[in-house]
Amino acid sequence: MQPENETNNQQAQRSFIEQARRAQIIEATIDVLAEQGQGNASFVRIAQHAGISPSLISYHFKHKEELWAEVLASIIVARVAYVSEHIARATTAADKLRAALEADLIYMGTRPKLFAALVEVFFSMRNSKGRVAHLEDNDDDDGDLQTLIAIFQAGQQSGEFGAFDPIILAHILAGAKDRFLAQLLRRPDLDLELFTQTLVGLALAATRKETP
Amino acid sequence: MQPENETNNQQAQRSFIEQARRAQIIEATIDVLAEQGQGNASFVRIAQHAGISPSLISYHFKHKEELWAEVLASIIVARVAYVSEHIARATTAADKLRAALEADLIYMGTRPKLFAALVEVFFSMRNSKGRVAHLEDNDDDDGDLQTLIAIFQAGQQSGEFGAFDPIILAHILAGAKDRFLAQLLRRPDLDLELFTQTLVGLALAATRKETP
Amino acid sequence: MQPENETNNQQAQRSFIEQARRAQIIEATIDVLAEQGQGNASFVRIAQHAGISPSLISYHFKHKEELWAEVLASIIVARVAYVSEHIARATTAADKLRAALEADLIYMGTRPKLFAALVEVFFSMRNSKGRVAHLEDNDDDDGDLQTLIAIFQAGQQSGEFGAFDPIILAHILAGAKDRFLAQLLRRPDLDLELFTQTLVGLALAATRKETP
Amino acid sequence: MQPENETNNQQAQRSFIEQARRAQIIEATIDVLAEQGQGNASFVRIAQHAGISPSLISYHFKHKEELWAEVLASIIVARVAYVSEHIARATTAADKLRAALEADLIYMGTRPKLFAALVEVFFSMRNSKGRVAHLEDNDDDDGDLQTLIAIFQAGQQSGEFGAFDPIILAHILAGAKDRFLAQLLRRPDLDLELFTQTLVGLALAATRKETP
DNA sequence: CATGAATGAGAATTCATTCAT
DNA sequence: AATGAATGAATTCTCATTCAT
Repeated sequence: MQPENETNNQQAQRSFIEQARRAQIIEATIDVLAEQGQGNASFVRIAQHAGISPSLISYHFKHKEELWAEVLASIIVARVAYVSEHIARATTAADKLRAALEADLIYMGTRPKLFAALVEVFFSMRNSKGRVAHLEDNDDDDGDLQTLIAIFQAGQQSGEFGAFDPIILAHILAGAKDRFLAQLLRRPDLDLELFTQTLVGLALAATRKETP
Repeated sequence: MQPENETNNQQAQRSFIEQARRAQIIEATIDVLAEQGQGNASFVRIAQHAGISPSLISYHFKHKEELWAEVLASIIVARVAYVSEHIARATTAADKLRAALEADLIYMGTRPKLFAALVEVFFSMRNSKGRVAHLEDNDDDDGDLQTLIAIFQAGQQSGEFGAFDPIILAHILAGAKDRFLAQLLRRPDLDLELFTQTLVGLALAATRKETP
Repeated sequence: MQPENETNNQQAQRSFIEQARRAQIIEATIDVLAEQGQGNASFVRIAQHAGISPSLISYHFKHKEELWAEVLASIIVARVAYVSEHIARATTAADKLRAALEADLIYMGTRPKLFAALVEVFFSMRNSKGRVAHLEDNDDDDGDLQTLIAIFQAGQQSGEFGAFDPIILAHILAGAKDRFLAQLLRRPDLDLELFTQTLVGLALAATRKETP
Repeated sequence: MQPENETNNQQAQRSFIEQARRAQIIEATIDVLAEQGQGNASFVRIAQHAGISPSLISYHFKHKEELWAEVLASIIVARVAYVSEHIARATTAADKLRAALEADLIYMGTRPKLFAALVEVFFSMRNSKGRVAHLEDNDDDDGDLQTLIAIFQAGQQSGEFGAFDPIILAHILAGAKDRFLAQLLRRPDLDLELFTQTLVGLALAATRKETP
């Protein structure tokens, strides 16, 4: 009776109307998460926001976890797509690095709902043992981190970047970025542009080849 | 009758046994938060972990919020105390900066339970509007951030540091630090020492007066 | 999703099955109130009596107060309707007075469950200050009293009744009536008919124009 | 360890301090009942009001029911004593009747706390089967009623009163009285004196020997 | 005599989820 | 495809009561 919700199914198997409903529900979930926090993001609340019945959510998503996993995925996919496109347009490693930071900050910084929802769902996706479910075994959780690491490694291999630990610098930049975005949610008056340029400057300085 | 739980009461009014119980409950709460996440940190779970009856928690803490506020406070107080002490021992601004970063990373990095619980409780202390209740109106939520900003400003006034935006750099460093600590929870193999030295190096470079 | 329980909604919006359930729950509540008292009228008890799950009560009634308000309303409405109809059939003020007393005593006196429940719920609908919540500011709480007062005033204006304080006499008659009904709960052997005629006689005597 | 609380014990067996404590607790209970209603009259609330520990209440009263029975008794005993004394001073049946009504209305009408508590405890004293516990098997509950009936019967036997059903008239008068007292709690502006004289007049008229 | 500590029972209410329609 | 009805599990919290001190 329920549609096949297995995540490994081809999406093409879903009917048009089902795809639309899922998207609608995901969007409503994001709104509720951003506005009311994960503690208040019950099916009833989400359904009210979407103007549908709560049982319809269960109908389209087998478990609550599935819904949240898809919310997470939908946000991350869009984020990564946006950033990737900008990176692809750049040629040098330094330009790619700048593009990665700028694109992400402008994308997420101007979509506070997305970032808020991301944070909310991230901190409530626990499996039965209490650990973050979706991200247990792989690094894909942080496309962000991986993207930066890839740029660093490429830049180092091509000789454009100097010597530094790519993983650690990636953590530093990604952490700085996310923390600022989080702060921006509560203090919209913070200067996103200035922060971006400062962070880019710092990143370029840290990756630059020492020229004695 | 329940004991007086007013937060503005002198703590001395609490009996020895009550203090011990409260401490025990707070510790059990931290464990459960770190191991099972805030979504699973019910009174029943916490009580089981502590080997007591759930109603005993209600007996000592008027509301769940009171318990969580005390958990948050107990962690933050210890963290700030540890870091402050190390900062106080340093003399120059650069040394203070190094001390702040090193002390915090070593303290929290070696106490993953504390950091995990901190994050968990932080994200579930929401008021009706979904914002963190306890910290609504002030910046004290992030003693961390304020500490760094103070060091920067002092260093700039004394002429030891160069020109940069203290707030933005503080965000960068604090963000990097917290992100790495969070990552460390899932990947205990990450190199805390290397990260610390890298971050310190980067911080010193960013604050150093340009000497052409 | 829970059904719309707003009291100002059109009742027609409720589905047939919902109306039936609400009625069933209200009836079960009346039974439990009458048999076990308000102190024992928990959702579990009521649900057991109705053969349903306790959460179904919460599903149909948002709060306990809503349930009790509807119990109260359902009893009062039926009581007033019955009495009003009988009053309307009478023409003179004296006949209306007789009708009011007789109708109410026969209606409530032969429905001890209703009267018992009425009393129970009445004494447990207290707001935070301990006063009956629903009826705080108006006199409508006692349709009973108002009905009598209206009859008295009409009779006095038309010159059919003599001079007396309508409010005080209304209190006397209503009080006598209710006290006897209450006593009847515990002593079903009391003579309802005799009491009714005695009270009517006394009422007529007290309202009659003195004819020296 | 606990004192003998058996109700059939001679009161003389209780130590002075115990008697004092019991009185203090009963008084506090009356206050809480009158001010907050029986639904809020928990041991904690009562103890707070009395400035003692809740467990002390359990220490002096074996069960909650015992406390409430004593509250009820203490109020009723005082009420009956006051009224009886006034009745005793009167000589004729008519005077006794007047004294009974006047004394009770003035005593209870000027002690709203007592009457409120009386009503509250009366409606929450249920035994396991839900019936009023203390009053199950006897008529002593209503000293009030019995007093009036006794006066009526004496007056009829002496030929001073006419023919009427003593029980029914007693119900009428007692009911009127109690209802007015109850109303007085919410509307202190009601005219107690006028009501008293009206009720007395009505009572005298109803008991008077018909003189054709 | 008095209390603080502790508990188990029970309270209303919310929640994700199922299922017949 | 969608929903209303229904439920059992789980939640925080209050309560009367016990007991060692």
